[in-house]
Amino acid sequence: MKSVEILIQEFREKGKKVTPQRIAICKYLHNNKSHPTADEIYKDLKVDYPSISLNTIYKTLDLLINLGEIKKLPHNPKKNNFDPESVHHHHLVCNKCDKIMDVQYNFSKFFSLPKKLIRKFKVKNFQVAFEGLCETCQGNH
Amino acid sequence: MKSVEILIQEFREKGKKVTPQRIAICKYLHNNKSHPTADEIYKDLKVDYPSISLNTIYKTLDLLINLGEIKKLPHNPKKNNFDPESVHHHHLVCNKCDKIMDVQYNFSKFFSLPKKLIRKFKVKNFQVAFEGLCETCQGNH
DNA sequence: TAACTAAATAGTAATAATTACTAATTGTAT
DNA sequence: ATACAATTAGTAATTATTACTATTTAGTTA
Repeated sequence: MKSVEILIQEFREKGKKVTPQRIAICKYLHNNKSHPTADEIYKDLKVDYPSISLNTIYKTLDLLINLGEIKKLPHNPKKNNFDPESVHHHHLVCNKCDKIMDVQYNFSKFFSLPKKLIRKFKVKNFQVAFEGLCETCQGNH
Repeated sequence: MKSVEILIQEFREKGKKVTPQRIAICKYLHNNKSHPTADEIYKDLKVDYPSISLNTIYKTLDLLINLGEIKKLPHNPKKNNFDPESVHHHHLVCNKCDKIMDVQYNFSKFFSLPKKLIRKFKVKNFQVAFEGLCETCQGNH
């Protein structure tokens, strides 16, 4: 995700207000590799910003999704994780602890979809999710 | 997913009871390519089986997951779709109508992880999700 | 076949993530 | 400094899923 300074500019350009809540959320997400849930962001920001509302978190995340700055990850069937990494990438998903890790690796050069498929379905992008066990969960059993 | 007859055998072998509800759900899922949600299964079965409970649907889906017969698909961030296709495959996900379609194509040649990563994360399998627009949604706009 | 027992079911209640609603507040343009 | 529209906080509503429990039932045994 872009830096807070640049995001502030983008907010202004799009006629979106620059509020302390939005700045706090952007700061929190910038360079964040942890794929936090809305509630995790809420709890963490509440420490320094006790009046912040969970609703504001969701609204701001929606705004950032619309600006193309973050993505909603579906890998956890119970709740959504949010991913502020702007470079296109893929994920490792631990089946035991639900941790999600990034894979910065460009697979796209090496394969192409069957042509008959491309004709029917307009592919915008693709996401590879490797499922398995993370390092810590391999040890714990 | 296996045929109802074979599943009945498996239930018996594992000490699970063979109930009319379970048979109905298995019949419904066998050869079903629609990736239904729990609620869709419930509503459809209620027509011929008015007393069936949503709870039973969830319990039976859990049982089938534990037997390795179906999978819970996370692509829709609001609810889970269930996939009874036993051959390993991948998905097309329409960003507009959330429809999920199967891709029977072996990508394993193309998607192998860097070695240093494999050492840390034990990959069980991988799932490619192609996002974009389905045939009908390409027309509607 | 009848009786027994543990598992399964239906129905309802509880939980948890997300969204909707609204009065009060606050950026921002004038 | 003022005014207005967007944003916020707080609460309520919604929705998918899970938990709980009395009742029923499949499968086993006599």
